[in-house]
Amino acid sequence: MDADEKGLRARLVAVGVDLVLSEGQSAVSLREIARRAGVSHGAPRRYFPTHVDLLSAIAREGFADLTARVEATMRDVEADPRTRLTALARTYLDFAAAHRGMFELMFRHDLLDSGRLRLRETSLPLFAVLADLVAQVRRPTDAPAPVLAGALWANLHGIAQLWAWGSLPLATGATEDDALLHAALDAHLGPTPT
Amino acid sequence: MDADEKGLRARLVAVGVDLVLSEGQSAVSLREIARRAGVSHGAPRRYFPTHVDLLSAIAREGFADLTARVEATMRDVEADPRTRLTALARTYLDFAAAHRGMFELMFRHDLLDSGRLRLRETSLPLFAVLADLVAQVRRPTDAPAPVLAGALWANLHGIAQLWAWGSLPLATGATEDDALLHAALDAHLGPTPT
DNA sequence: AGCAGCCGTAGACGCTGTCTACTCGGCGTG
DNA sequence: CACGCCGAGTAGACAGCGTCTACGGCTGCT
Repeated sequence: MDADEKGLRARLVAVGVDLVLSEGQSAVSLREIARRAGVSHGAPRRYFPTHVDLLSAIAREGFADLTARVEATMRDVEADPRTRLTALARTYLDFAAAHRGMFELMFRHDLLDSGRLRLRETSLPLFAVLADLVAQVRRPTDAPAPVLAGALWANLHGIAQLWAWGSLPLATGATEDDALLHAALDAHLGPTPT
Repeated sequence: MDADEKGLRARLVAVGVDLVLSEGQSAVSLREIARRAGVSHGAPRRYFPTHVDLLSAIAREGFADLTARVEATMRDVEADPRTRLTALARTYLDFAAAHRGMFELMFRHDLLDSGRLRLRETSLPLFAVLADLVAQVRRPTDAPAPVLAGALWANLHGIAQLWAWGSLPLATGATEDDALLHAALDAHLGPTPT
C-alpha cells in the first residue's frame, strides 16, 4: 500500500534516487529504473519524455535533500555566524561524501536540464543561506559579499570534488577534508576567533 | 605523410583529443574515433583494450598540455612569487575555459583509469609547481604549505567547475572569474601587496 | 618459398535511449 | 445500458554503443 499508491511517476523517481545513491550515477538508466519499478521499459516515457528529464527529477530530489540538511543545521546550530558557517560547510562536505553518486549527478550539468525543471532555482536558496551568513562575518577589507560567498562556495565545492577524485590525500597528505575545510574557512573569513 | 606515418595508436589519440576539444567528452566514443581515423570499429581494441584506456590516454594528453602551458607561464613570468602564482592561477582557469571538454574529461575519475596509465603521476608535478610557489609566499600564521596549496588548488578548481556549470554568474552577478580569482588568491595568500 | 605473427576487418551479442503501434480498463455520454 | 473514448502501460523495433571472437591479409624472417 506504499509503493502501489504513490503513482508511477513518484515511484520512478524514488527508485532512481535509491539507485543513484547505491550504485552511482552511471547505473541510472531508464530501463534499469523501469525494471526495478516493475514496469516495462517504455513506461517511464509517459512521465519523462527523455532520460535527461528523469535524471533532472532525481537531481532535484538531491538538492531538496541537501537543502533540508542545511536548514536543519541552521536550526540546530544557534551560535555566532562564524560557527554557523563552519557547520554549514561541514554539512555540505558531509553530504558530498555520504551521497557521492547523488552529489556527482547534481553537478553534472551535461546530464541535466537545468532550465526545464527549474533545477537552478532549487539550488539558489541554498546559496542565499551561505551569502547571508557570509555577509554577517565579512570584514571591511574583504571582497563584496556575493563575491566572497561565491569564492567560498567554490572552495568548498572544489574540496568536495577533488576529495571525491581522491587526489588530495596524495598531494597534501593531510587528515583530509578537515584540514582543508578549516584552511578554506580561515582563508576566506579570517582566522577563527579562538 | 603525416597522418599515415604516425601509427594508428597515436592517430587514435590525436583524433580523440580533437574530438573531445570540439565536441565534448560525451562525443568521444570508440566507434566515432575509429570512424574519423578511417579504421574499423574494432581496430582501436588492439591498442586500447577498453574504452577507459583510450579515454585515459586522451586525458593524459590533456594533462601534458596543461603542464606545458603552466611551464611556459612560469618561464615567461619572471617576477615575485605572488605574481607568478597569479599567472599560474589564470593559466589554470584559462585552460579550463578554453578546453572545457578536455578539462571535464581530465577530472572525470569515473571515466579514467588513473592507476594503469599513471595518470595521477602526470598531474602531480603540476601540483608541485603550485606547492613550491605557495611555500614561498606563505605567511607564518597560514596553514602548513601543502594544506594551503591544496586549499588554493581546490578553490581554483571549484571556480573552474562552477563557472563551467554556469551557476556562479547567476549567484554573484560579478565580472566573473576575474573577481573570484582575485578573491581566492587574496583570501589564501593575503591581500595583493600592491 | 614457405611459414609465423602482427594488424586490422567484420560480424555478433547484449546493453542503452528513443519511437511507434498496440491493448487494456475505466469513465462519461448518448 | 451500451458505446466509444482516452489515459496508462506493453511490446517490438531501430540505431547506437562497448566488447568479444573468428577470420584474412600483409610483412618479414628462416
